[in-house]
Amino acid sequence: MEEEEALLKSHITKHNLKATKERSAILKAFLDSERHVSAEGLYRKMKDQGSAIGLATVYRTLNLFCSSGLAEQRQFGDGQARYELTYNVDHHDHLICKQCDRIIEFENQEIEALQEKVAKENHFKVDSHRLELYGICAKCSGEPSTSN
Amino acid sequence: MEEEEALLKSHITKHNLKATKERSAILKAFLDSERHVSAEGLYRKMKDQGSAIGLATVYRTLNLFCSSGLAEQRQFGDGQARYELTYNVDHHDHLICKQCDRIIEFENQEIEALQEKVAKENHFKVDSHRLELYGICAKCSGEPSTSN
DNA sequence: TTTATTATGAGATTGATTTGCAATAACTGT
DNA sequence: ACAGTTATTGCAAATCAATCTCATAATAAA
Repeated sequence: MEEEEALLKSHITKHNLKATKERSAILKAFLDSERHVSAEGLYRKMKDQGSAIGLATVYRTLNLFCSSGLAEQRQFGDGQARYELTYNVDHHDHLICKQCDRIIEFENQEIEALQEKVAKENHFKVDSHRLELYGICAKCSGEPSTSN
Repeated sequence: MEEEEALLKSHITKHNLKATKERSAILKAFLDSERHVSAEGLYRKMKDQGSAIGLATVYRTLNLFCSSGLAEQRQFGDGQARYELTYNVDHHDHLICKQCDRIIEFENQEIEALQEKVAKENHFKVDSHRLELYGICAKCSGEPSTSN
């Protein structure tokens, strides 16, 4: 929380933006919500808690978080962007359950390395990537559940 | 072309749908266009060639292609769905140039295998996946061009 | 606090895709 | 080929997520 606040603040001052109560309220709510929140979802949550902040501001602020390096926007298949805290969080990819919408994160260095190799073979400079596996999670397929 | 027509026809009869001239015209145009066409793009192309088929029909028909297993819809970052022929086409992933929008396809069995392994570790049944690497292609970065 | 500037809320707007509906065209059985 | 049934089409209107507009409010700096 402290660190995230500091990062945002530094981005704000560096770009001659302004620190507002809305921004810190949204940051607080964002840090406090599930990973992979949608703008609408965050908006709803805050509204339910009595906030009067508008949806447009939530969108603007989540975009601000992305430009400041605090968060990243992700598109899973449903046409609604999700925002995920990425500051101080290791890179990871996602398993997405089509049945319960659960999102499971995983890291795999071997895959990352192979991606780099493919890129290199194509003389391609990778800035970012996305790897998502869609299917049915352990819980939904009735298997004895694992770590999740 | 023959095969694709047959597949579509079989899907159509199986589901009590109707074979129309619009559908075959769209199939023809689809097979004849760049891989990764958008609905709008296909519509424009056909219109330019004198077709009077409406955009809604193009959308409906591309969706039909997807349900019949002929094509798949893909979402790259730009908010516009692309449709790609996948019948009789080996699975592959994509390198997407942010500068020129070029889309380069690649296959990598090792990555596929590792994905399966990750899924297995999570007791997750994968139906489909997407792997996209975003960045700058060889041409755009001024490197001596390769295969593409 | 005065000034200059950015932020906000509400609602309008955009862009992609879908849908409702009346008119049209395809299959079925005859 | 014909009629009846049902799916399809084109158009315009409706959606849905996300962005923008603009007047008002709040922040930063002097």
